[in-house]
Amino acid sequence: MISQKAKYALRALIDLAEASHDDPVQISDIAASQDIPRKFLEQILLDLKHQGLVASRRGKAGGYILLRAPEAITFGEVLRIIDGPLAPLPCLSKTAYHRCVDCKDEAACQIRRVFAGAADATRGVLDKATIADAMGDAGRAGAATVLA
Amino acid sequence: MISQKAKYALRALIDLAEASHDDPVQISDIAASQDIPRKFLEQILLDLKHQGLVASRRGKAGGYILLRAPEAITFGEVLRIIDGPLAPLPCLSKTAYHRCVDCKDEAACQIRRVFAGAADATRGVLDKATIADAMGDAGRAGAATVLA
DNA sequence: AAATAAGCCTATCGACTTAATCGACATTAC
DNA sequence: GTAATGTCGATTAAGTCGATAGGCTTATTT
Repeated sequence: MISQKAKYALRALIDLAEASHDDPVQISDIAASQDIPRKFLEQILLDLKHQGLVASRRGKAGGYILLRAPEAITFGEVLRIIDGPLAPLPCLSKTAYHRCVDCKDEAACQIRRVFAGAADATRGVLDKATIADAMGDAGRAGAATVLA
Repeated sequence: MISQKAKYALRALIDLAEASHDDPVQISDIAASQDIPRKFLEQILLDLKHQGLVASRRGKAGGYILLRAPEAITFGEVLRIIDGPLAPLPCLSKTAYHRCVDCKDEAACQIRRVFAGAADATRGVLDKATIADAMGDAGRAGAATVLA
């Protein structure tokens, strides 16, 4: 299960992607239209800013804009920022590898071999699906970036 | 990330599968050979028993046995018992569906469409991989039950 | 320059979950 | 009947999750 925070982050990014690119969108507007607690969204957008996905302007008429094309932001990237590694085991993460605390011999780990397949499958989907895929009206083909 | 408890459960089942099927294996033996806290393993095996994966005998010379062939116990089933639904969103679970709390229109949910692909991919792997796939020595072909 | 409107940032909260432990009880073998 | 074993509920300490609070900084407006 992905966290509520990750859902909020994705929805906020989709919201930003769908907004006119001319001027920044305010936190409160996103919060209102996506029904996200204002202060919580503040933290989320700050995270996304620190990771280079969005930029902000302060002061009156400030707000947020997307820093990249919606096609260039994947679900996988957002989930890693908010929820941490996608991998089912720490020793299978490409982006945040570390040994399982109780692991004696990684190469011989019986569980690891199976989960490696699961990790690849998940990454295959989430690192290909983008904010752009989630935009627009329901019926759109291409939305389901299936497994090839 | 799967829980420590789920890792223990899988390792315990593999241990049981690799033991001689003649007489029951004691909790303490599994705990020792797999390096799992004894009392914690007790709870885990009880869960697995309640779900019909293993059977137990009490009293002296008691212990646990597998109730099914290792080929007939999937990783997915074990994970669902210990960690709950595999699906990334509650509204995508086949075994424990329920609406997201804040969901207005499920069919139109932009996020859901993408995660549906991820859920299928994960299930595709974990509902095919079995305890038998994880048994035996490292090099074994077939261990990687890849995506087809 | 003061007032106001926005984002920035850190701390804190209560509820829940996780990993683990404890202790009393029930059952079986010998 | 005693020792060995599984059963089961309660408890704990630490961590996470979702959310809120409040002061700070920056920019605009008047």
